[in-house]
Amino acid sequence: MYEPNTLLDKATELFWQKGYQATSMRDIQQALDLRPGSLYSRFQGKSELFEKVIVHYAEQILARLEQTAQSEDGFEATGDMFRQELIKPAELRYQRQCLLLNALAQSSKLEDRAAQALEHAMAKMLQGFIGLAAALQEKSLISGEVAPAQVGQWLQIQFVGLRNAAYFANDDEQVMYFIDKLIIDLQSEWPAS
Amino acid sequence: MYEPNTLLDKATELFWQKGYQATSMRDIQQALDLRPGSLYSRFQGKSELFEKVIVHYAEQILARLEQTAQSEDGFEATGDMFRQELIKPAELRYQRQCLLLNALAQSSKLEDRAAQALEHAMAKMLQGFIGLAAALQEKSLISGEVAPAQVGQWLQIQFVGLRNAAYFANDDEQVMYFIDKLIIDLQSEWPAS
DNA sequence: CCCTTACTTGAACATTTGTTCAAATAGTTT
DNA sequence: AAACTATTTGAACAAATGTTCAAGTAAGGG
Repeated sequence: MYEPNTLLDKATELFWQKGYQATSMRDIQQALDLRPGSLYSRFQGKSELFEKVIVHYAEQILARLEQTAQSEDGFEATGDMFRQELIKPAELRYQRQCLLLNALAQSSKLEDRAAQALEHAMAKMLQGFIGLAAALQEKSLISGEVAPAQVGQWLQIQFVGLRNAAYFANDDEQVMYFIDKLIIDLQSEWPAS
Repeated sequence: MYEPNTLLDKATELFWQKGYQATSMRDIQQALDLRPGSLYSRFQGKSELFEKVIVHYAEQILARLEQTAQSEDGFEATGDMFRQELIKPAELRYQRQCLLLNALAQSSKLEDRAAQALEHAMAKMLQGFIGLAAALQEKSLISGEVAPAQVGQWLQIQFVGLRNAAYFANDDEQVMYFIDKLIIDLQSEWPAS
């Protein structure tokens, strides 16, 4: 009998790599050397398992965002966070993508409960970015005239866009260049809303 | 017998709405009131159909990018292009996402031929953005010291990020705000590569 | 009117998938 | 060791999906 976390970690890895639909219960069973019943004795079904995976994944992202917000050197920490999240060795290439966004692309096949968890996780992630934006303003690093919600959403836009770029990037320097640009633009002018 | 374009347009719509895997051949047959054989007499299978859809879709995006690049007023045209692509009424919400990116999230289930078409389409799209960047530099609207490839890729990053934001946005003004920010940042400082 | 060609039909097949369940096994308590 | 509970096993089911194909229908030329 596996530790619950081992099981969830492996499931997360598979869903992350291949997406929700493309990952079959048999894939998970095989990866963990489990028989169907053993899996279904711990989770009601694929939907619930995926829901748990989403929550687990979102918690990790959120923790990293909060940790970044609490850091001393705001820009440095923000840049580091982006770099840590986006620069991965080739064998972990799949982690440059976002499990939540991948899931979103297949949300039409998600059952209600998983779809709801996904929406909730996305909202949580946005809250994390808004918290980071507020922290940067607190330190007077960026203009206080813009609503933190705006800056936070902008950060998330950059995050999403960069994930796709990182997925296709050949070398790390390309990605780091755009992270530098991001830090500059954080400090550049913000339109009047 | 349907016009080939009617058929491809409807298939595009379905794939765009629901993604590759979630769209079954039966869905397409039903939407066009066709029987299996009729569909298979025009396309070898789902893979080839999707390949045609991808090429068709990429051509449209590329055409819009090239048209934008040729426009007189560079920034205005660029902003308009983003607005046209991202601001859609609720019933066309699915068009705020990118068919290519959706497909990418499920690429593990794509057959070689479709995966190759997808990769090719993505590269084409990037070329379109780079062309737009070069055109903006030609008009001396942005710094000529940065390689067009960098600016082009940056534009694509913004495009991808904004698509996701637009998909979740409640009102159009939110999206337009970030497009304004984008135009500002185009003109702000670029890091030394 | 017939013959040939092209297209359509609708049933069927093979495979994959999520899921269930009675029987067997392992683990724990008395 | 026996009795009881919890977990695992492996076969099986039902539904969905991509695809095929022989038979039927329509179209057009001679």
